[in-house]
Amino acid sequence: MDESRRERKKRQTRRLIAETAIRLFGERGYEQTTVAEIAAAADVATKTFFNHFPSKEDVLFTGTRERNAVLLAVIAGRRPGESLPDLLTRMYEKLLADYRAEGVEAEDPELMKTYTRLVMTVPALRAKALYMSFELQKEIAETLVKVYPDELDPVGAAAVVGSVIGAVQGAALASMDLGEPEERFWASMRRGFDLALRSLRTP
Amino acid sequence: MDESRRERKKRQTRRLIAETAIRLFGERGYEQTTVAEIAAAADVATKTFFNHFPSKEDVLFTGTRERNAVLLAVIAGRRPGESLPDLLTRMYEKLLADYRAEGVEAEDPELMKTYTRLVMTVPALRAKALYMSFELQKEIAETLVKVYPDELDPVGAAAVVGSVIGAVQGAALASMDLGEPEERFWASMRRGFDLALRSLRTP
DNA sequence: TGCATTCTTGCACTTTGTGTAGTTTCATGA
DNA sequence: TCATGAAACTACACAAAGTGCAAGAATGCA
Repeated sequence: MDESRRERKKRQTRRLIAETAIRLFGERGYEQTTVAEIAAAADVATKTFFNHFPSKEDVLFTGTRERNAVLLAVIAGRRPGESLPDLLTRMYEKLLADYRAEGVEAEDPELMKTYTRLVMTVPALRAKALYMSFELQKEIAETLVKVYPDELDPVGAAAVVGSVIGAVQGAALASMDLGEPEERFWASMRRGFDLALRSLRTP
Repeated sequence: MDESRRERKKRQTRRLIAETAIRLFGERGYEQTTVAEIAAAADVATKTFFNHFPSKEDVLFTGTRERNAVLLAVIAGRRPGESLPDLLTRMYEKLLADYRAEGVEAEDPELMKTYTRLVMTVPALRAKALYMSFELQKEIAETLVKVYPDELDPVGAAAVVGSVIGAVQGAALASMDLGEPEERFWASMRRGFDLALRSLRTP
């Protein structure tokens, strides 16, 4: 057995709390929902919530570290002779693929949509998401320096990564605000990505 | 009299609270300092703190709205025939000029340094700063669309702005982390800006 | 079964932030 | 100069987030 009963149960409560939280946030709004209410709805003690998640916000950002690790692995796994734009493109494709896959394998796709809406609209969650995105940027930049030691210095790498992620984020949010349908949304993100990459392809 | 005594006193207490806060944050750390302690040190009631600032974080982001308004005014005041890169460059120069001026005219330059260090290092403050930066990006993008109606659409504008600000932020933070001296720091920021702008100059 | 580990729970406590009502201070007009 | 209203400050009660600790319940293992 490669997962003990104890570990399984812990993971189950954790998941139960997270899903209950998203559901309640979706129904009543983030600020209007208290941790005590979430815990009650999931039938656990309030303290149990904080045993699993360091803060109320964190219940919405559970898998982030693992997802980031995947992206960093793409960078670290630069193929021999692979150019910087090509590597970044491969990372971007990986990001998209993972996001779509997650939407498919999710038990309740409705929760995914609620989740996205929450992170886009609630200020506290937006701030947290931006913070984590920025931390990821720093890690990506550091890895890039390791992988392109002759071509990139820390400042240059940080500028490149900031430019690319900034453009993608900006385009994505603008598309969201316009209420573009899903296909247009992906196209808009791609536009942002391509725009930022132009400055790398024409040195 | 173009400022009543009442307004003057209000501004004074507000300023006193803000400076006391930065000083205490610098001495004991942000999380280790309670609002009650700040209020006591400034000799006002705890509630008075929250009358002036909606949250503990906000005491460090007082002038932001005014500064943002200045940048937006630069965009809105596009000169006839001025190209997008030129306008963005003018906005960037304005940003630098204001930042340096503020450092000079500040009563206590030591507080400025403490302030910068706090915003760069404390997660809660970084997140807030990033959030506000992102809100500013959206406003800049909207203004750009108004000013370049034939050349920019909402998504394209957001991508451009995100790319530029992302690159500058990334370069600035990397420079900070490297502990570069002040002159190198400005040069690094400029590198980020120029990098992002290359994609606009070569269509 | 017995024992150690780990997860959960309950409880007391601090801190941030809100609502409200009362007090002081200031501006203004008779 | 004094009365009056508005604005700022204060005091107090309260809700919610989050922490620390000790006790209880479930699990793993011998």
